[in-house]
This record gives sequence, structure tokens and C-alpha cells, in this order.
Amino acid sequence: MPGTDVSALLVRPCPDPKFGDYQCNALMSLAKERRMNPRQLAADVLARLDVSEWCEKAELAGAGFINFRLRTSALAQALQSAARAAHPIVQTAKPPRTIVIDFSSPNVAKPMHVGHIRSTILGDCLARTLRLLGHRVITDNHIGDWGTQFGMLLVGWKTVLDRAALATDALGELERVYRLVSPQCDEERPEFNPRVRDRARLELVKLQQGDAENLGIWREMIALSQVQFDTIYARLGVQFDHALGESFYNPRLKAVVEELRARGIARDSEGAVCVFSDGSLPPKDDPFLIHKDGAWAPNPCLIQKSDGGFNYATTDLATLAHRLETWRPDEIIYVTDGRQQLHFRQLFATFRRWHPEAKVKLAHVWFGSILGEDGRPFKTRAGETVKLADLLDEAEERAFQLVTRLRPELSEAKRREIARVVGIGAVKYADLLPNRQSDYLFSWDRMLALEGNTAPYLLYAYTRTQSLARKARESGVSAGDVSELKLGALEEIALAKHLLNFGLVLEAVGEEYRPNFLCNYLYELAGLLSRFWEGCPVLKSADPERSSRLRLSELTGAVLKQGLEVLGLETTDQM
RNA sequence: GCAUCCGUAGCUCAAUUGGAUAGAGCAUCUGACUACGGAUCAGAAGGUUCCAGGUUCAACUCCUGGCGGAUGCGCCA
Repeated sequence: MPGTDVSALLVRPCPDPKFGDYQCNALMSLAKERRMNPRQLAADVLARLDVSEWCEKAELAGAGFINFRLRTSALAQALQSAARAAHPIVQTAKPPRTIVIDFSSPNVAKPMHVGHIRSTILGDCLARTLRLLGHRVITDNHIGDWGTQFGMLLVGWKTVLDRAALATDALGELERVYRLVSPQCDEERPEFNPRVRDRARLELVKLQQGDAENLGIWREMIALSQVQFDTIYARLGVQFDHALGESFYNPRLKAVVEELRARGIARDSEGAVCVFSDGSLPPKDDPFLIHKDGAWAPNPCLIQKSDGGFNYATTDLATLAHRLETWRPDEIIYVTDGRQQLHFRQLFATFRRWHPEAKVKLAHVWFGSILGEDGRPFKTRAGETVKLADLLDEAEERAFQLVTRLRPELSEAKRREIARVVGIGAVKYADLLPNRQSDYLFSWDRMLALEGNTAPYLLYAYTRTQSLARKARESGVSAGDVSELKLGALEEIALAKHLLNFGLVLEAVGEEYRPNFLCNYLYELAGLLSRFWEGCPVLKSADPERSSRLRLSELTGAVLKQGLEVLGLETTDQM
């Protein structure tokens, strides 16, 4: 049945509706494999295919495409049955998989900034998508709560902390303290002070050895940061199943290094412990090799520093092992920026050698950076990184101005509520719309525009479905049973066909980790809905049509709402 | 220097991973409707997909070589 098992037939929606509704092009690559004439093969298959029950037409075209045109009756029937699912037009995955998603990962004692927004929003969207598709999703926030920065923070806490400032703006004060101490520990900076650096190292060692005072301060810094994280995640509507920070893995790090060394995967080098190439991969694909001066040179992955300390790679290996033992996932997804590609290639390769039997799929879902309107990395006018809390404030404020301009008659409380949904939604939508791998330009004007592929446009389309339904109820018109869907006008048919593809788009988002597919789908859906309303009067029409059209409008509203929810956007019934 | 990613309409971005005549929005120009919620809809114009080769039925997509940009390359995460 179209819309349900089309992927089994290797067909997909036609790129251009004038060719048909669905097309099969898989036969052409099959023909190439078998060195056959593609058009002949397609003709043979077509001759044996009987799809007359669903299709008014199935024809051979071009170099070997088979195009299918659905019967309108079959379309209505397919849509009706798909709409009866627990989540309309969503088919749950046949074998549900266990998928761990690692995203957001803010640092303790530092304000969350724009650098965290893409990971947070993208990771949350993938979690929502895969859950809706029926998978068992486990979200884990790998918080940066351990490492060298705590040596410096402890020095600052003990020497220059302003208690009053800590009480009013904890993160601001911690940031100030860190900025005061950090340059003094950096040999390359003019502020460098070897006594401060040595003190920082000492405080870090004491912390790592379990010194009671330092542990107490460390815990307080975590608690203060957690308040900030909770506030931001609540505003964004993001939830985690676990938040196992780096410190959680600290007790395991030594054993990881010992095991890798004992197994010959890692060895000592210049006082550090490193993983080198084992020659099992072609040099071009080997993350432990680098092309230098015309030859392949070692590009090792450090898992223990020469001072005995552990680093990012060590923690990530321990984390991977823990996740595998604890949750037995089929897949682990890491959502980080593109600069960490080499790190993850080395991490995954090291892990494969460590656990060659593991079947888990490891995916590094990376994204580009956010640029300001000048094309440079996104900063405040003063050149500072933009804090996430400030960004969300501004989004809500700008949306409030917009709502106030358009709907001055609404109460302030109502306008504030709409502005919250629209403002936060606009930030999220602007982040999910571009292909994640490209850098994108941050623009308030574009993300809050009323026309075009924006959150306000989609949210507005949804509110129209709700107000139409409200008006229908008030005038006593029934929405009609699903079984009464009658598709006549071209606009109705086009809308119905697009609705039917919702599940396929969700699957593509989950497979390719690309929410922009869903953004574009919803934008097209909203456009088709507007055209449908333009061409097909609903409440003004007579009854067999009226209830069917009302039903089609409501179904579109339900899909819009579900789609926006998967993207992490709230909806509102009034705008 | 080497590696990864990117280069598409004036601007911002798509293109279901090798499929049919490369699509949207903004900006520009034109049109519809005293509106079942106009924050609407329809139309026009805009392209040598950075350049040069190659692979095949088919290339924005893959390969080779350039040009331009971002990022990363041994003790940060």
C-alpha cells in the first residue's frame, strides 16, 4: 500500500509530479551491475507487475524509470488507514533499535554559549525523531566536569573569589575568576606567572587525589552550573535520560590505558602513551597516519599525557565501554562540531581494535559553525561569544515586538506566551533548516520573517487549521469520519499525496541524521495547505465535501503539529 | 606543508547521496481577493552548479589537477 511499504518496492516520491507520484529507479543500477539494458529490464519488470489496484497508470519512462500514478480512490483509502495509526502517517520501525545519543555537553563553571546550540537542538531533534519511529533512545549529556581547568578555577576560588558576586551571578563570577587565572598559567601570554601555574597544577592534583576541601569546592561549582543548565534546557524543552559527566569515568581511565597497552594497541612514546597505526587500513583511510613531505608519517592518538594525566580520548574510550556494557546499544550517535572529525575517527578506530567483536554502529554527526551577518564567527558587538541565555532572551523579545505590532489587541500575557513559542521556535528552526554540515549565517530578520521557510510561517499555518476547526465546531459542523475522505479538486489531491509521505521523510531524517529534510517537507506541506484553502472553500461548501475538507485540514494540522514537535518546536492555537 | 569539509540565481539556502528540464525564500517587476484568519495566493525575471579534464545510458554529486574559503593537525576538550 502506498505510504506504508513503498520502500520495500524501492520506489520513492517522484522528483517532479508531472512524471508521476512515485518512481522506481533502482532497476537502473541493478541493470548496470548485471550489465543489462536498463530500459529492457524495466520493461520486463513492468510487464510482470500488476499494480492496477492502486495505480491508474504505471509506465516506462526515460532511461529506465517506472513511474506510478496513484488512483485517487487508493490515495484516499491509504491516507485514511495511515491516519488511524497511533501517530498519524508514522509507521514504527520493524526491529526497534537501542540508540544512545550524546549531545550538548556543556562545561561546568562556564556559561553555555552559541557553540552549544547546534549540538543541543540537533541532538534533541534526532532523539525525538528516532523515538517517534519506535526506537529505544537513550540521551546522555557528557558534561565537562573534570580536567585541567579545575586547577585554575580552584586557585581563583581560593584567591580572588567575590562571594557577593557569586550569590547574584554565579556563572558570571566563575567566568571572571577563570579569565583572571587562566592567562597566568599560559606560558605564551604576557600575564604568565609560573607560581600561579604551579599552584594550579598542585590544586588539580589534590582534587584528583580526593582532597576534601577541593572536592567540596568542585561539587559547589557543579551545583551552581547545574542550575544554569536546568534553566536553559527547560526553556529549550530539552530533556536528558542521563548526565554522566567526564568525572564519572575517572576511576576507569587507568585501567583503559593499561588494557590498551597490554593488548599492544597503545605504547609509550616520548613519555606519553599513544595509539599508532597497525597498518590494517589503507594509508589514505588510516586516521593514525598523516602525509608529510611525500611520505606517510605517524599521527598518533594520545591516551595518556607524559605527566601521567588522562585526556579527552581516554575519557571517550572509557565512556564508550561503559555505554556498551550498560545499555547494549545497537548504535551510538555523537553530535559535535566538525572540528572533531579526526578525534572521532581515531576514537572509533581505536575502539574497533579494542573490541573487534562489537557490532555497535558508531556515528559522528557533525555540523558546521554559526557565522554572524558579516560572515565571521558569530560574536557580540564587543567581540565576546554570545551567551545562550542572552540569545534566547533576545529571540523572545524580538518575537514580542513582532506579535505586538501584528496583534496589539491581545493581552500582554498572551503576547508574551506567543512570543516565547515563536521566538524559541525561530531559533531552533533556523538551526535545523540548513544542511547541518555547512556553516550558516545567523540572521534575526530571516528567522523571524513571516514569509518564506521560517518558524513563524509554519506556526501560523498550524494556527489556521486550529481556528478553522474551532469555527466549524462553533457552527456545529462535524469534522466527518476519516472513512468519508473524498478527494476531488487538484489542491486536495496534491495535499493528500504529500501528507502520505510524512513517514518516509521521518525515516530519511533518522537514517541520514538530517532534520532539514523534515523542515523542507513541512514547508511544502504548509504551502499545499494554503493553496488548498485558496482553491477549496471548506465551511462555505456543501456537506459531503465540507466534512471531507474539514477532515483534510485537521489531518494536515495534526501532521504539522507532529512534525514541529519532532523538530522540538511548541505550537500555539492563536497567533 | 598535509588532511577534512565547502564553493550552486544579486543575497540566504535546497537538491531524498549517480537520475529526467538544478529548486525555494528574500530582494526586483506584475496580478488576484472587502477575505471560511491576508502573517494569503498566482505569475515574470534571474544559472557555463569556481575552473580544466576524465568515468557512463545519466554528474551539482564520483575520479584527477588547479583556484578560492573554513577547520584541524603530539600531550586542550
